[in-house]
Amino acid sequence: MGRGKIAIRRIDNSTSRQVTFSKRRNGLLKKARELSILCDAEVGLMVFSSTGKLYDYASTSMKSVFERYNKLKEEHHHLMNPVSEEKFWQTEAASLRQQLQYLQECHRQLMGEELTGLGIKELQNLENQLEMSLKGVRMKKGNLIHQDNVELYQKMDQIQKENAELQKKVYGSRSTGEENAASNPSFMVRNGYDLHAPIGLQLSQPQTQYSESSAKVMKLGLQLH
Amino acid sequence: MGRGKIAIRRIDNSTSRQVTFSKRRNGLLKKARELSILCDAEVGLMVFSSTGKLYDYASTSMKSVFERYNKLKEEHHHLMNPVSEEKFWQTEAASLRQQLQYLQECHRQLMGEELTGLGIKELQNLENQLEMSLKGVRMKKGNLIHQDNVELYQKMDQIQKENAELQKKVYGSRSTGEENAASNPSFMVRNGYDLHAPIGLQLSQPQTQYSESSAKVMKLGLQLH
DNA sequence: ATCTATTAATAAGG
DNA sequence: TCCTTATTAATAGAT
Repeated sequence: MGRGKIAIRRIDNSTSRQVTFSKRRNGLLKKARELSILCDAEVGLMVFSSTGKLYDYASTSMKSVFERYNKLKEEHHHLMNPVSEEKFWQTEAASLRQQLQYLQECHRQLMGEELTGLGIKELQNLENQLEMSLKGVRMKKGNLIHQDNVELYQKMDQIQKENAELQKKVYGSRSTGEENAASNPSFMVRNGYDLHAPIGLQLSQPQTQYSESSAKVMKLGLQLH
Repeated sequence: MGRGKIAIRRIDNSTSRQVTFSKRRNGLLKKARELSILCDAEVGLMVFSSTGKLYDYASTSMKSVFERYNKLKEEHHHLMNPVSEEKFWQTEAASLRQQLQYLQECHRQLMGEELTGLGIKELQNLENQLEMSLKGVRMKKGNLIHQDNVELYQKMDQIQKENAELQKKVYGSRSTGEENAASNPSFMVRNGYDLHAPIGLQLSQPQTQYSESSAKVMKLGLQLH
């Protein structure tokens, strides 16, 4: 229900994820409100953004919804009891720590470290994944560089035009047409690069001379105590 | 959004109220689910029909949503309470959650996803790192395969020897020395492969035919909430 | 439940 | 965040 259809999975682009969150959150809250009014239902809705901000709606009060929910689920002792609060956070922390450890192991493997313990099949999978990643990264880099080039050439075009006009103004009729080229050799740069022709990018090929020499640059700055 | 527009107020007719409840409830649950997936949000939804039946959805668990909600809503309350233990675990969990998010982002990048937002320099670093990783993985794989081969040959040697002795026992002096080779063609395999010579591994070259076809094999089984 | 005309939501792009 | 618009999704009313 928009300019295009989207698949229901995590939106990669953080900006559009945020925008979509904002829109859909409002839609959801509205529909929750409407349902409770139209159909005489008691509704409670809590939404936490990925940044931790809370958005909620309750047709009566969240407390009332909680209690009704707990009564049905017969878990209210465990949920609201302040004594078990600490326990909850302990297990929460433990769970998070476990996830972290697992992710760290994956991360190390993707960084080419800690390969001991992997079998040949796992190594092959890892290799395949790394190749895929590399392909994606190179594609992206190629697009970026090309985009940069296009913009640079456009800017150069513009500056060149401005300069030409200025030359006209400054030198007026006594310009011979040679001064321009002589005083601005950089204008000679464009040798056959056509801005508007389709460009066959070759950038998704391996560039060994780069990778060999600066392989240790990336650190990703991980500091997980 | 139907054959006609309806005002948002309690539907008088009990039958259509019920029907509408059923339709809109499903819609609401679906949208809650979609929001949590699309936008990486933690969502909890509880709906009680007018007859008291419960319908609920929680992206993580209702318990987790409850706890998080209560934490945010009762922050002031906690400032007054001497519950430093609980507070400790809360901040611990928050810190862990933050680290997890950061690591997840790194992980996605290493998997070649979520590349939007990276500059050329960052992409170059990522590419270099991936190439390093790849090199390490291929080296390791090569070593493993070689090691396997060595062990296989050793085992084969041993079996061959055993077999020879058995042959001697079974056939005694009437052995002609030809039966062995005839009944065990696998013993002919060793054609010039020297166990102790250094081996020039060719395994660090790209193997495109693999990566193209089985690139989605590696999942690493990440299931972070 | 199923159908479908209509309205509502929302994706993409300022 | 808010606006606009093209498109898809939800659903009201009927069967």
